[in-house]
Amino acid sequence: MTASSPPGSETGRAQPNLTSTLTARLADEIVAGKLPPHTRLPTERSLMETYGVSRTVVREAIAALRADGLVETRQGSGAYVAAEIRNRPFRIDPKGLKSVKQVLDVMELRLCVEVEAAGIAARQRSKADIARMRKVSRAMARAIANGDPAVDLDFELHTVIGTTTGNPYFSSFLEFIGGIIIPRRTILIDDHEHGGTPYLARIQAQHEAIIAAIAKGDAGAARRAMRRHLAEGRDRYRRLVSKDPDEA
Amino acid sequence: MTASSPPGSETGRAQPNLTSTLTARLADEIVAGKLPPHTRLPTERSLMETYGVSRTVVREAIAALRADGLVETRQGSGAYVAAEIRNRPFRIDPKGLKSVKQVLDVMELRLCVEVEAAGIAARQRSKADIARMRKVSRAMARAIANGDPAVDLDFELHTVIGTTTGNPYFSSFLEFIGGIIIPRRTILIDDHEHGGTPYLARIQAQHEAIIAAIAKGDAGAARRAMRRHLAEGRDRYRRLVSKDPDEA
DNA sequence: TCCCTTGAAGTTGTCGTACAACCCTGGTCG
DNA sequence: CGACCAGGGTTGTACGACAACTTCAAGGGA
Repeated sequence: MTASSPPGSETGRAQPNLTSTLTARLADEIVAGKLPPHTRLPTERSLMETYGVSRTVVREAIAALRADGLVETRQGSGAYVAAEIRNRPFRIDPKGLKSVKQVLDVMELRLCVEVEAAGIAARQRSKADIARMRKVSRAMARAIANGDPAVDLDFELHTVIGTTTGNPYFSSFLEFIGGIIIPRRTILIDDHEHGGTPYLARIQAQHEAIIAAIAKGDAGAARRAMRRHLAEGRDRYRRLVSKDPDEA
Repeated sequence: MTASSPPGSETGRAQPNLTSTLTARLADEIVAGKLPPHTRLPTERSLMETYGVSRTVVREAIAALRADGLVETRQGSGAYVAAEIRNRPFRIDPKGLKSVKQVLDVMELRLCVEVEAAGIAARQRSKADIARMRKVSRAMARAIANGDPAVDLDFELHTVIGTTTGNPYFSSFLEFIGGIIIPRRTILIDDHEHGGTPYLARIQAQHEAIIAAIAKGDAGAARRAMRRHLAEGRDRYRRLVSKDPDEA
């Protein structure tokens, strides 16, 4: 079995091993519908022969697919494509975002959830939540004054807002999607033509406006403030990359 | 490691095997922060001894964690907690929704994305998109007239709306979360006290209103129609289960 | 003829062994 | 001090063996 797929390029990772490669190939076939739900996968022996690998590799690949929710195994019977591959987790591969449109599309998805989260947070907030937001915001202000882009603190602030909703699905989703998008704002800050530092100051002012609206319990204002914040970042990103199409 | 869990109640699934059990245990430790990013997991030999299993089981569990994005392995060095466990997929286990609040929380997340998707769909729609929506809606009307709850067609309609956005992340997310929530509306239909058939007719009318707004290119109307539709379903669910707390 | 039981063959689950390929660290030499 | 090497450790792959389970066909009994 030749590993012909591009390497993961993950830090510290030489190249995909046989198990990862087989996992990906089988997953592709399942997702592509070549193996519809309920159908039985080839037996381990058959997969061994087809792909020229040992049973160890086959079993590890099946274990990975099982963990991914794509297959279910029955001892003595076989491995079956899961009845509900709809239950497969929602995934965005940050390294897979190759085009500007893709990044903007993810931003758009994030935007609607963040906006709603801000509104819910305004209704649900406690004093402790607001204190936490303000603490992070102060730390951000200090970091920015020291020339630090404060990406991690930005992420943390959005995470606190998510937690403030009291809805764990909002918070975990925002953490998930924020982890993908927020680090990309470094290119907005590195934009020397328009100056990154004033933009950081704008981000900070926008964060403060969001926090103030949430503290006030004004859901509408919180939503508007969040939408302004994220829409501006998105538009800025769009403008920037339309001048430099290589950056995505 | 003794498998002491009760015999399989899942369809076709005996019970968790040692691999799945170990995978879950290690994943819990990683997610709980007991093993922070970059730290090295115990060696295979150590895990074998700690958990009393063979190396095969350990390796299969590590393969599963690797597929899940939680760990990275380096041959000759060890398995390490992934630098970015933020890249872990977003997951909701439908079987894990045990309480009313949990279901309502997922509904709330779905609502904001569906509302935004309707607005985007109104801006992006093509004639083919609208034709597809109408075709599904007609099929739904026929199914409902035949006494069929038309859950799959409901799901399909929402999937088409997601596709109409032209944003693959909206469509895959809506497919993901719709797969969790839409099947649960069967309890709304099975509610004999208030009559399920009139509710199905309401759903159908609401679908038609959404489609009409999208067809007209009126993003605001599409959003309002979608919000009405989903908010009503959520409120109905909340009322229903507050009378029967066992149903979640 | 139909239904139930039994046994054989097939399949997954686990364990153990062996060797390859790689990594890390400490010691030695230039 | 830096480069190189050897030894020990660790993951990757392959193989063999047996347990536990499933499936299906054949045979026997009602």
